[in-house]
Amino acid sequence: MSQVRVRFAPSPTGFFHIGSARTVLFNWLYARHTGGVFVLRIEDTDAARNSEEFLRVIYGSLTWLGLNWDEGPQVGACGGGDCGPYRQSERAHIYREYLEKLKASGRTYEKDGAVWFRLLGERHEVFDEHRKKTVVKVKNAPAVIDDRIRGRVERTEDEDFVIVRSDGNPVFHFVNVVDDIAMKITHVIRGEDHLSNTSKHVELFQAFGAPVPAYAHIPLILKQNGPGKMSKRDQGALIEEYQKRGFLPEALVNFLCLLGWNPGDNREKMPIAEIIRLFDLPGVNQSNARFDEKKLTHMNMAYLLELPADVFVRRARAHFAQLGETPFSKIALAADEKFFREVMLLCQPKLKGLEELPAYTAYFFTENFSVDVKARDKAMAKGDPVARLRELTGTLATADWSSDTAIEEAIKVLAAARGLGFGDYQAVARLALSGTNVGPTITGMMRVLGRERVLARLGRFSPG
RNA sequence: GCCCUCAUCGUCUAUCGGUUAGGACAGGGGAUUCUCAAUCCUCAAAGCGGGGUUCAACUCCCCGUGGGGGCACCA
Repeated sequence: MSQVRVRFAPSPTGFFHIGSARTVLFNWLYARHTGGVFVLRIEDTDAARNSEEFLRVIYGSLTWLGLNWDEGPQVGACGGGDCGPYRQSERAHIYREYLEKLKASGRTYEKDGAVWFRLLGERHEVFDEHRKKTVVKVKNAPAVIDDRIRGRVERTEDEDFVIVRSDGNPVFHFVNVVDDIAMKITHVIRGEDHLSNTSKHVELFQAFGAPVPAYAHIPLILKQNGPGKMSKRDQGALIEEYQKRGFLPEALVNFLCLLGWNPGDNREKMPIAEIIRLFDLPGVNQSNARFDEKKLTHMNMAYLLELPADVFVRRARAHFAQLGETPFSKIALAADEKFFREVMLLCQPKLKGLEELPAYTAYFFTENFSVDVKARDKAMAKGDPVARLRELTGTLATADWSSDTAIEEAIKVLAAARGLGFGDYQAVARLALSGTNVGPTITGMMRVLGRERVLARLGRFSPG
């Protein structure tokens, strides 16, 4: 068999969302699995609805997700190829040429100034309830699609359709097929929402005398809450949003792979190379899947946990940086580099996502942190916290500060001498040092803050 | 309304005629602990309904029902 060529063909008319991302992902996986070519084609024939901003979002999101294209618009190391240009707005001459071919075949006619494609078969009129008008249906020789995911799908009736608008611009069905022919696309992997377009496309391929590509219609992603498929307007639909919130792209990609596909055993978290090795079209599910951010978050945490220290610190810094001019990011980025690193590494094992970082680490970077009232009431309710604080100050003033365990030892000795436990000191110390009752290990927090700051905060703390 | 399509725990899924229907997320309980997480153990949780086919059906077929998609001179 000749080389597999697949394509992702977005139209830059809106932000890049989860559903599109998975469609690209499956195309990309299939190309990588088969050693084929992944083409990116921009379907921007509808000038009125396209925007350069959306185009940049598409490039940006693909790049972020690590889904590189072999042919297409030149962006960074991606793109190029012999079948260009890869933006439909620059391919008008090609569509004119193909239109002439089709006209010569006698399969077109003009009506109301537009060019229509004529279906072959027996025609009859029927009143269409949805459009509230009479339309002409054509019973064609059943257009059969041998779908790689769904098996045999056939449609017995269809309608003639416009291929060139009265303003001279070609329509989606036409350019989509022409480009697939011209770009030698072998496999069309797209959302199930295109399934009912497919018979039209098949007819067009045949009218051109071109080989019909293999089709694979993947199920749709349903919104988290409420009915229907996920759309750009839904909460949590945009890829950009996950990027901004600091999700790791490798976690999102892994999660998306599992929405409609699985390796056949019980593995879930797996390296992309392994997914590429195992991915194949017949393994894709046929039923729609509901997006579950909880599971994504879990996946994200798992990836976060295993990031090497240097990488984690770099990504944490990048996350603060992209937050822009927020108070959190400013003070964190202004901090000493070594200190920043220590804070981040201390917190790494506790996080579900980078998103939590600013609030979780704020007290490391400022003396002006807020005190959580509930946490304070809880910590101050038991025993004699003020006395504990005083004792702690005395002990820590001279304690061995060389490691977490050294500090822990010192506090344990103190506690034992008073007949108390480590916890009796931990709670109030945490409150005084961080203003809250959640955070990394208290001894690590002390070590990273440094003796001076710890003593100052303990001394300054008033239980009011 | 018409056409297409799908159907296992709340969610994502395994099972390709014979299983105590398995795993993961979320939820309950417990262990651990320095708070919160994480981790480990554990509990609860599913074959949409009705007909067939078969010695045997979650699995194959049909009909319902329910979900999803489509029905433009949008893509």
